[in-house]
Amino acid sequence: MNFKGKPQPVTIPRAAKTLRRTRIQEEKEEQILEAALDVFSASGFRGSTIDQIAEVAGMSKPNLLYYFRTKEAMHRALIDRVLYTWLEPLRAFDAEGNPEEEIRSYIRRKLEMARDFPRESRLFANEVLQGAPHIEDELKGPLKELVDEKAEVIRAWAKSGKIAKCDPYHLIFSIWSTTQHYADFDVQVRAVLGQEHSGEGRFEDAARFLEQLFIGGLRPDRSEA
Amino acid sequence: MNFKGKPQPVTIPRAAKTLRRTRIQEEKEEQILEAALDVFSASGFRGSTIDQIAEVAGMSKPNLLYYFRTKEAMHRALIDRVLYTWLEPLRAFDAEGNPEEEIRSYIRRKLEMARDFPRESRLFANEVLQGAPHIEDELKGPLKELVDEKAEVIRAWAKSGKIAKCDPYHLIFSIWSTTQHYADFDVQVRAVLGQEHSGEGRFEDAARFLEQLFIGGLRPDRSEA
DNA sequence: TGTAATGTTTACCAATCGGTCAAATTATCC
DNA sequence: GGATAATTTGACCGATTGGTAAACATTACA
Repeated sequence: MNFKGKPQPVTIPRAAKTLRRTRIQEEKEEQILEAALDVFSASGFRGSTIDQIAEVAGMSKPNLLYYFRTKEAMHRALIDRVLYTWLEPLRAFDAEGNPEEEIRSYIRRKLEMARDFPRESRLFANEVLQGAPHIEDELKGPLKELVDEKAEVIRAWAKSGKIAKCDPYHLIFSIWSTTQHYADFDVQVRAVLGQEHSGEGRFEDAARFLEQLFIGGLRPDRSEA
Repeated sequence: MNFKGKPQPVTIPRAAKTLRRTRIQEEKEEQILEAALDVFSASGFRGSTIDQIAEVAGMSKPNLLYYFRTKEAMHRALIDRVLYTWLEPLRAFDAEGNPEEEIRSYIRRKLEMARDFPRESRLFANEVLQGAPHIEDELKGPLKELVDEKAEVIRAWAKSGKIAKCDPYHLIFSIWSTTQHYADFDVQVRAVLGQEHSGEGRFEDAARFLEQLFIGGLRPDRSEA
């Protein structure tokens, strides 16, 4: 897996002797991964069953296992596919841009992803929460490299006084956690806000608050110059 | 369950005809809940098995089921016990105190809990992440009430100009998410920081950054007065 | 249109799941 | 010390788990 090049499908059905993927293969694999995302994101790997996924996908269990040999293979394929798009916002973080504007739009993009792709967020949350047994290598390798790279950008901004001096890693963690919170802890957020504030407006409220928090919190210290 | 009074053990072993709890009961229940916390926090409810818990607890499965009739009962007891202490920091939030100092110490306390009780944090994270099927009532009732109360305090501080005008609910969410992140996403944090920064010092770094972020981000707007 | 490759289903498997039962063991208390 | 209650265990249950075998159906292509 890599974080910089585009992901490519690698699944080869068990019975397929040809190398070319048929139309049916594409459709069914799509259908299965869609269902798997539903189930894995809601119950985690261990808590999910092939039968559940098969039911959601609307096909028989053996049929599903024709396309993905094992439960692990399905999970693996799903993670591979989602990981690339999930890091898109961080990758877009531009060293040449205006720091305040870059941070603002990073927050906004992450928040949009939490709103539009909550299952993807929960898939990762479940995985990491349970010790990341299937993606540890990706975290320690490519993810760390990407974060290291962007942390260096932030550090440079701080050094040149464009933003306040701060630990870039913990800044990134904070943006991750605050934004993904709205996907991962959705039930709690809804419960606390109550019905009256649980509409889609809450994402606008969240965006406004988070921008205020981060832009304000990172404003260059006035006591130095 | 209540969030304001102290929790009290209510488990009654299936075979116990007396009302008094014996020494053995106390010890074994303690032992079981300790093991259950290990397992549930690592795999979520659906992903955990009674056999796993029994093994960790060092006793036979039927013996464990003698003290807790069902898997649900164990989970319930665990949640009940942990929920009270988990909200202690928010409860300590003092309307009469100095706003900046209250927020600072709230962050610090939450961060300390993430460091000292990561399993408890993950237990809730797993539960909420998977739709909070067992604690929905607690979230919508007592938790919401507690948060509502503290949100009002924050709103008053903002109104009187002691801190910047902001949405108090999203402020609380942000503190929750940023601090608990270090428990719930521990593997990821370690992976990204690398071995060199994954020691206990990272909690000091995190505390410093978060205080800077929140105190700076909530500083009363200088353009008003 | 025939046929070989691809796709689907039914029936099934051993292992594990949550949980029960009755018998055996241990602690408690008079 | 003996009766009685509390605790522990091994054997077991039906349901569900991940996964297989092989027969059957469909598709693609010459």
